[in-house]
Amino acid sequence: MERDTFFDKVYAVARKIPAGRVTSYGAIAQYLGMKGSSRMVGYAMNACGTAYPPVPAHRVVNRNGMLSGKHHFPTENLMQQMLESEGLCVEDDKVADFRRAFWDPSLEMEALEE
DNA sequence: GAGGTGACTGCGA
DNA sequence: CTCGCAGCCACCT
Repeated sequence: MERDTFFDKVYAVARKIPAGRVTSYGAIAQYLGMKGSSRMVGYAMNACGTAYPPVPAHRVVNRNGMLSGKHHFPTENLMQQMLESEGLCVEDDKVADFRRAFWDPSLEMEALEE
């Protein structure tokens, strides 16, 4: 159910992440104006299973591009599997070319024009 | 009403 | 260079 909670805001942004791209918790937090509270983004992702439609949490990684949340998936290899399915390269539990595949919400949102 | 938690980040040594 | 600590704020019990 859509609540006006911070969670849904994170979900909204996470769902906007295009396939083959990844973003960081801090990027979403910053987009929401909570750069200092990147934890909340991760915390929101923790409840992604309670949100509907489901959120592509596998596209959200930490600042280093490491699959920090892979441990929270049904299966640890699932997150990597998903990213690879998106056309990304994952090595050592982190996104290769993360810098290239990085997707900044505040940046792309601006490109989408308001 | 109050306390605890948490899938992060940045800075200091 | 790597390791450790403190801050942050909303949701849940």
